[in-house]
Amino acid sequence: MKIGELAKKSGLSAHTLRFYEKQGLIKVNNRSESNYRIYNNADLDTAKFIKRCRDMGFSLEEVEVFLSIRSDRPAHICADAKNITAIKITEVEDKISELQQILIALHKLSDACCGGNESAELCSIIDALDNDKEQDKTEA
Amino acid sequence: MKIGELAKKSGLSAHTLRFYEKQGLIKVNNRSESNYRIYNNADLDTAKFIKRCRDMGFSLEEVEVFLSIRSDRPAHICADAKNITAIKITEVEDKISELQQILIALHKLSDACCGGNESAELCSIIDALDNDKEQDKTEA
DNA sequence: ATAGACTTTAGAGTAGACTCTAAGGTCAAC
DNA sequence: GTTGACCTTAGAGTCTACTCTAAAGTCTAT
Ligand SMILES: [Zn+2]
Ligand SMILES: [Zn+2]
Ligand SMILES: [Zn+2]
Ligand SMILES: [Zn+2]
Repeated sequence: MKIGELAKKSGLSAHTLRFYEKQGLIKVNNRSESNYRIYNNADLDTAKFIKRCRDMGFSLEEVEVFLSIRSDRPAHICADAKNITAIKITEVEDKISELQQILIALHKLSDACCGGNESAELCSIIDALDNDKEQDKTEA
Repeated sequence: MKIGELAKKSGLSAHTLRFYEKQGLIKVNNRSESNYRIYNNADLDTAKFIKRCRDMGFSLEEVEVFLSIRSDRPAHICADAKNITAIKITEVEDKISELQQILIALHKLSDACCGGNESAELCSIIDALDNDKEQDKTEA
């Protein structure tokens, strides 16, 4: 199949597939007489593999490691794969915590403000962003 | 005070302060004879204001809006501030949901893998990334 | 044979928010 | 009077992962 078909079947764009190739994630073994990239089902599996990794939040660098494990499993150990996953879990958990802290702060900010058409002269959002003093009052 | 002191007191680097100035977020009114930027306490408050906005996840573009509300409150209404905040809340909530989905998938991936020093020939992480089939089995 | 869809390449552009560089000027202290 | 910390500028570089462009060649169907 040509790149357009691979794109459709893998869910990656042709641009992205060429980009991954340039990055060394995908190798293309076959070219047509007219120099078109020709892919087989194994290439489709690889493309899908990469997409699944990306969808789970792995960086291209991490995907590369997974690909190398996949391409020669006996040369790797389970710990190789699990460590990357564990690190990613920590990263995602940390990011979630950070966002939850932010969310709490945003709600606090939002809840105190009337959000109406009145002048912002007394707006508690601006007040809260403007200084460190506790001011847990809500606009009248 | 000069930029180094403002940096220390605001928690932003001198580079960042100059960058914000170039972006139009900060105006510097005073220069010393030797052309050094001279800041006052109002400038410090503005720098802190920006930092607080950034810490709450607002983009520089959003910070600009907050700054303009702050600089002329009567010309704005509470809704101006609250809308930005509400949108940000939605964004953060969406991002958290997305990360939680990813986290669940990562745990599923991780839990099935022994993570040991054995060959990755049967590694369930690679298996799971490699195809769509359900395979909720754990490595022996 | 001609339109329209597809493919090729190298390389530039995008996003957001910094971060750093080079080459020079200024200032306080010893 | 010199060291060393600080300041100035324009502009380039960083990061990640694409995304797009231009100009050319190829394929399929009518
Ligand atoms: Zn109000
Ligand atoms: Zn308000
Ligand atoms: Zn195992
Ligand atoms: Zn395993």
